Amino acid sequence: MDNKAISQIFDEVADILDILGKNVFRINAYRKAALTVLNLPRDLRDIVDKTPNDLPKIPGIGQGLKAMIVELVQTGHSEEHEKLKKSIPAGLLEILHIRSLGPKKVKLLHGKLGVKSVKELKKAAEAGKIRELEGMGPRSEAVILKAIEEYSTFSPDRTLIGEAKMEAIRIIEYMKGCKKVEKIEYAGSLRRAKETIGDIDILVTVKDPEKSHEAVMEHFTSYDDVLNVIASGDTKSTIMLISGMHVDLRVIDNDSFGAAMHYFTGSKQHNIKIRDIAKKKGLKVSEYGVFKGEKLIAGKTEEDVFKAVGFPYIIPEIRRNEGEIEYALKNKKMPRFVELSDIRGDLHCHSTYSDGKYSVEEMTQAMIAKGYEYFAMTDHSSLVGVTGGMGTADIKKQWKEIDKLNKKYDIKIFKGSEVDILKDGGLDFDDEVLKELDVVIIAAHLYQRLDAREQTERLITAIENPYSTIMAHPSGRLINKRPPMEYDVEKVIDACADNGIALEINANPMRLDLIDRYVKIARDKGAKIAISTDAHSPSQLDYMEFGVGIARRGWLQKNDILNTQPLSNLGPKLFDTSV
DNA sequence: GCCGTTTTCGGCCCGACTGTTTTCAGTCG
Repeated sequence: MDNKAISQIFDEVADILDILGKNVFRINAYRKAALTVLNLPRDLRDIVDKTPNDLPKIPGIGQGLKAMIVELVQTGHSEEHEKLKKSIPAGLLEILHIRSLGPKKVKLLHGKLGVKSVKELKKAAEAGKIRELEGMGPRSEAVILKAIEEYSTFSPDRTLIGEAKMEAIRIIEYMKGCKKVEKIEYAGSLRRAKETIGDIDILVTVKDPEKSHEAVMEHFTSYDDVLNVIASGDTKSTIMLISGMHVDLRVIDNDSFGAAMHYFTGSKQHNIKIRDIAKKKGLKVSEYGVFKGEKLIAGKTEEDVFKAVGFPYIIPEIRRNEGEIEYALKNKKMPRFVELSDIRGDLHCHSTYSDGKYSVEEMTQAMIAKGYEYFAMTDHSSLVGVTGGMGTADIKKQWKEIDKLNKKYDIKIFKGSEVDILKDGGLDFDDEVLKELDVVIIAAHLYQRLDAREQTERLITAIENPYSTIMAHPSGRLINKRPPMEYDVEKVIDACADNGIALEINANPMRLDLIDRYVKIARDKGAKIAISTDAHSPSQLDYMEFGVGIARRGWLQKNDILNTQPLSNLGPKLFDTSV
């Protein structure tokens, strides 16, 4: 049972306790623990195995949850959880996922109408039985039917950040068409650069606040892609787009804009912690500002808000209550984290020599347009048939082309390849080729389902190959599609650090791999990171911003990263000088 | 269930919107 499975059980326990109407704070303790466990950098199996007494040192895990974690790891189930599960029909947990229905209403529907599943809920709504219940009416019935339809139409997967960002930009551009709109920004998990986004939060200030709210909301709910207006008030509206995404728009007073940005950027756990600390100082923090008694003492900018509560500015990407608050209090100052403008080159891309759609020269021109000093041309080796990879003759032909382009253009092109890792950890080119390459990106595309021990050995063998340079998309996952490979991540990171192999943050929104929580571990262990787009076309070079977002989430600074270095630090071959 | 330079007990972030109600409970973020 891994961290994710344990997290899901904690969430389920919370859901059941919620429906049973148990103590809200006990429920929240389970929910908080679920989040903590999910984002924990270390594997709970490992902790239980080696240092179980460390468990209560994890914030939000006490003696009770420690016992439950140990039980789950050692036996694969928890008696408490099993007992709770038996206390309510399984279908009620699914009903909880229907919008507008929470624990109280689920309990009511089950108690009064005997509803035990989404199917029965739909039947009851269609038969007009729900309107007869206390606190419900015809409107509630209609909302439930609509929500059931949404639930069955849209997959519960969160949207990839790439898609969400495009959607947000389109809506922001559209909203700028409303003359009443002054400032407009997105907040939420999109601003925190999370790999997947639940819904889009947009904040605006308006000219002439007394009478502009209505016009702004009207403009918002009239957006082309609206499937459904879920809520529409003076200061807050929610729409559902045809894509299934929810978008919230909030109208904020100028004096509260920073407080609102902070509040709606989250994360929720970060906010709760900040409010808690403020409270102990006799302050109150809300989306309207920081208050001392009735008096507003900060709110215009996020910096003001942090300062009023005694903090330096904390960048959105690390606001997760995973140590940033303690760090800020202790050091009074935050590091300068890497920024998109620090990137000087891209070390992973493809051309028509494998599965790219553009020639080496076209990719070169695109890299120049990005303002880069250098890039690595890294087409696939031949193992993965579908990518149309290069054999020895192909790559030698490509080298000649690169030599010409290196003379023609004012950019350094490194000769490279994304070389497949064979089943035994060997590489898919002969040494004769490998020794000529400036950049050897080792990549596991096949044999992803080996057992953890075998996979760990295989990867480490490849990492120890003297010609290896960078380990591509280390987990191999595709978000919402394919789970990560199973192997001992810490051992693999150690091997990379020991052998001077950089770990890639693959910036493609479908991958975003190395996963953010391992980025920090890699840095702590002294491994270098390369942020690469793996672009198969010029437009995909824009993915770099998402990779930088993950790097920031992993607390990386400029010098933790290979491709922030000037060419002069990299040498003719990538690792000729240490960076 | 967790937590403690105000506490080992008594707290636990804060507010908008909706649909039902004549003042509020439930849901959501």
